[in-house]
Amino acid sequence: MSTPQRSRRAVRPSGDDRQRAIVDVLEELLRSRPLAEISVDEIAGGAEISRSAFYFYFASKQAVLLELLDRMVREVDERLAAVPSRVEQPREWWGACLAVFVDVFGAHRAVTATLAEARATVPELRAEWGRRLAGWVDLTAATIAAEQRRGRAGAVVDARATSVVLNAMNERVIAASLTGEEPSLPPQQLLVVLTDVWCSAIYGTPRP
Amino acid sequence: MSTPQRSRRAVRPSGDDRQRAIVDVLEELLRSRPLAEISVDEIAGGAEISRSAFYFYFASKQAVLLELLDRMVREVDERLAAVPSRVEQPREWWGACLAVFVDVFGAHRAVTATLAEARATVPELRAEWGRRLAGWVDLTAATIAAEQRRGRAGAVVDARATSVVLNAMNERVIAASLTGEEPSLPPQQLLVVLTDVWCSAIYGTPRP
DNA sequence: CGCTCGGTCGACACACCGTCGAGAGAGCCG
DNA sequence: CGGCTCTCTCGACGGTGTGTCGACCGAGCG
Repeated sequence: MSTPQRSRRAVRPSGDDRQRAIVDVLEELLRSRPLAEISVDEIAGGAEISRSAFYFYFASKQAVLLELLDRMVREVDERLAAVPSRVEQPREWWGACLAVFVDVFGAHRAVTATLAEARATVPELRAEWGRRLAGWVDLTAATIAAEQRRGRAGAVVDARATSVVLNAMNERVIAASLTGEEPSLPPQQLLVVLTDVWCSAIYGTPRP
Repeated sequence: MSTPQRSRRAVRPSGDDRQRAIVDVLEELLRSRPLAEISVDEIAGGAEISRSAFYFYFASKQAVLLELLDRMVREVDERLAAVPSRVEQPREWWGACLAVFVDVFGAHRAVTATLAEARATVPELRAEWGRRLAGWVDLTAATIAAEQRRGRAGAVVDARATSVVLNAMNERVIAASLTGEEPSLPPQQLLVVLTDVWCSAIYGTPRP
């Protein structure tokens, strides 16, 4: 809960490896069970250090999670930047962007799932995720607005509000699918359906 | 984690009140902080019994949550049944149904928020919620299919898949809005935007 | 040589959890 | 009325996990 200020900058050569090891071990452990069922003991054991040594690197296991989140988000942003900019086929373009989320979240399903669990208890996590999500929401809203100005998307809908809703939908749907919760979609169906809903919401007519 | 079989049926007069009190107290406490930060001590204290007395009624604080979830879900189902059946204005009808979710989840925002937190750690909760959600998903899918047969909705989209995605969206979006997370919609805007997205997805053309 | 300083460790105090066995009190039965 | 049962309550115990603290070790540097 407190501030995790000791590490990061102060860390020297071999310590850097340890820090990385801790983060890796946690992601590995999260593949098998939720954060609440993983003790600091186990993480430290996996990284081959003592429990108290763990606290030299991180203030808590939640702090490690923050690092894990950062890794994943950075990966998304990199791959998002690599999407060929603005093909003249909107559906393909949105699909390509959505594929990035499906792929990266899928590759880090442990982190994705833990996010929902820990968000409630870890303010820093909630804030950090909010910041990153806000970035994508802005991007989406800007693109929608551009499509509206171009006349391809109807001007009826509020670009920003729609963007918020669609991004939130992604998060939940992907997490549910990846963890195999009961009413959820098989991963291969995911991309198609998400693209359908996004395009409908953006280009479709909301008033039948 | 174990089976909560002792109470429910075995409980007699005054004990029933206590049980109710426990559930009420937890919902009240959840308004101020997440489940993980609430101890059994506090719940028991709030209900004016000792900690061990608590364990006579419930196997754990998670078990209480299950009761809380049940209450809320039942309320949704009741109000859903009261929605005037099938007006000939689809948008109004979907809006009325969505309003039920927004209202009831809003009235029990503590429970809604805790769901996401505890789902990861409490299998019973995940299962129970999944069952209830599946009910709504079925209902939605059936209605979409009916609209397709009637020719009002395009037959392009997979009714069931769309239904899963839309219902998942609701859950996340409403929770985010009610707990005031950073990128989220103000509650009063919620209903309109959700209705837009639902109607677009169901009646709109997903291929621009 | 001795000092600092990054890194490690064992031990401690604390909080919470779940359980157990020992009752208290109300109600029915003979 | 006296005893029995059955619901409900409590204090205490053992266990697990957490976060912190002070001592220590070894490498590099003046």
